[in-house]
Amino acid sequence: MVPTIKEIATKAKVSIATVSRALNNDPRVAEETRKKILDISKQLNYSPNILARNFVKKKSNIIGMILPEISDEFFTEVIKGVDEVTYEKGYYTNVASSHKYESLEDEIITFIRNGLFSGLIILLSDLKPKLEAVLLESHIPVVLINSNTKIKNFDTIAIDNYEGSYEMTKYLIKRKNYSKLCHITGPVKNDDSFLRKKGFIDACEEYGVTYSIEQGDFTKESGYKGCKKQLRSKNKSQVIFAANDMMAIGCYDFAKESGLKIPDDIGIVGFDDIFVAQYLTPPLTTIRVHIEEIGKNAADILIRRIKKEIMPARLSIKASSELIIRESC
Amino acid sequence: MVPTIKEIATKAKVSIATVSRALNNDPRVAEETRKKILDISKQLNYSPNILARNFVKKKSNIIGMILPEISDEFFTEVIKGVDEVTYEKGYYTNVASSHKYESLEDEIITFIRNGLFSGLIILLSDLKPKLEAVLLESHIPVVLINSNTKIKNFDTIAIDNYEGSYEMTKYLIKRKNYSKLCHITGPVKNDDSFLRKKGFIDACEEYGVTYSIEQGDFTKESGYKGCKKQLRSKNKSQVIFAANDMMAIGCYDFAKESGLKIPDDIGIVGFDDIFVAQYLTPPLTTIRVHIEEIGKNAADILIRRIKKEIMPARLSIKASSELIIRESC
DNA sequence: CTGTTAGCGCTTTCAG
DNA sequence: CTGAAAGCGCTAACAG
Repeated sequence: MVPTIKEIATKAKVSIATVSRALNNDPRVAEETRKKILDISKQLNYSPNILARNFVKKKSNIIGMILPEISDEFFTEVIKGVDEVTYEKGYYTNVASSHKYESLEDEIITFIRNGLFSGLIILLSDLKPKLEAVLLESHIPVVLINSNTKIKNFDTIAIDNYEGSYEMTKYLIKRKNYSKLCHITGPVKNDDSFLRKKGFIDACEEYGVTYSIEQGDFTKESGYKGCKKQLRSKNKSQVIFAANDMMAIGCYDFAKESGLKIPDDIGIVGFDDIFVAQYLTPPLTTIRVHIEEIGKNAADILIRRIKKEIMPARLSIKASSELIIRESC
Repeated sequence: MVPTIKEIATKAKVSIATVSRALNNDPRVAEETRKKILDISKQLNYSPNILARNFVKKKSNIIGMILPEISDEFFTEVIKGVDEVTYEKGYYTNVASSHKYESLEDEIITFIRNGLFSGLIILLSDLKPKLEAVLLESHIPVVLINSNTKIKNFDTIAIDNYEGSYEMTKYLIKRKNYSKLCHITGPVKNDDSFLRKKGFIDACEEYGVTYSIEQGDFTKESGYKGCKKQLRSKNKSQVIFAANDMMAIGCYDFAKESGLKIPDDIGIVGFDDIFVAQYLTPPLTTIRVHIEEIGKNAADILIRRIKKEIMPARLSIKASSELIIRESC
């Protein structure tokens, strides 16, 4: 039989209220009483019934985390970061992918209505008005992992997309002396894509070089296609900056297939620094994002919101990125 | 104000018990009454308070998943598999890494005592007696993702280690005509390592070839060292079978460094088929394990245990593996 | 088929 | 500082 505060109360000859107070570090309990209660509960090997506590407090110690359907190493890292801080602070981390059979909005509605989560961390490629409305209505703390600077109503943790992309482009132009560059973008309606593209374009225009844009969607295949299209056009670029490493891999595939040497015939760079990047031949020059930071920050902010700590109305944090120079350009 | 069954009861002019029954599909409710209740609850936009329900039922709809501290793509896949089936069945998936500051046993004890989880999926490299005792004592359903065939008290989902390793070794000997092979093992006290090693040895002995063993620990560095040691010994092998791809990468590193051509000077194969395997130069021959199956099976079995469905006392399922032939041997 | 009632374990007024 | 008591929303006997 699992011990309850009632038993402790009996043994300690006090009321359950006092036990509850002692256990919750309520200051208005005599030191002596507290000590006795703590002793007994230790002796009884007591641990509070979280289910009961959550119920009466009308809130859980569980944080929900909603990931996009696709899985990749990015998410493991984020989860790890989140888990590390939640665990430390006595919260649990619940993960769910957005599932194919439901729209993200519906799924999140289900989540919220269930009342199981006291806060939500959502990885989002873009925030649609409907979802925003749902979230706002819910009145539970939400942290978004997303890079759109226009988000006004939520705390956001973002990747340093623009800066990273700008840095990379500048590096290609100033250090590597490329004057004809091409950028293969991520999907339309994706805030990361948008900013990476913008960083690229701004740098190109600032330094007055020729550039072109191919539309991609973050998949390897789209990288392959973009590369193909670009290299067969009459205005061939000297270097391709893919908006993520996966598309850069697609470019490698095409280059290899057409007997083009990297970086001599064509330079290729990416963004993300996924694990495989360093093992490509040649190793890929790319931008590394400090992912675990993202998870940690998200969890930290969320928990502080849950605890209603005093803090600015809306936080917007950027995880730093770093140029990783290897041999692909 | 969030509606409760009480409100529904008032509006429907029935008791809360009837509402509860109707909502829980209890057959002893008149069709007409049920319809009325369902209508009203829809109209009120009612959704049950999970916290209350869990509390009164003394069990949650949450499954805990405990992962090793290290993170890699394996886990994302497993999580995905688990989440897919739990979500479908109305359960939530809680993930936690084993945290550095606590022993795995203590952490699991905390988890269990909290009473938040109605079942546990644990990824384990080996099952220590202390942990086994803790788990047994808890009386909550547990599914282990581990390959030790000697585990008697829990359902287990395993990787097809022995068979995969045996297959690979046989392939090296019979198809590739290697007669001097080397195996770099994973860590001692790791059930996967043990079985992979055993599969290798058994095949070598069965076909009467010369073989040697180097001790590794699944890290890239240990693969590098093992390869170095092996290739500098007087009894050089013709091919190295690393117990995982990461160590195979270490071997590649050493081979490249010493100017050895793969596969002409030395063959190298791995186990796991991690994403990068296909992008190594040359692409790595390895064993692919169907990871998502593992997660799905684990969740499926666990939920059936939670629901106390009738099923065999102890299930032991193996995820299948598959030889992926590329160009590294 | 439906209603009444007890109670889950805990927190939190309200009194004292 | 401590106790009594109410009540969170729901389920599950039990009675009818």
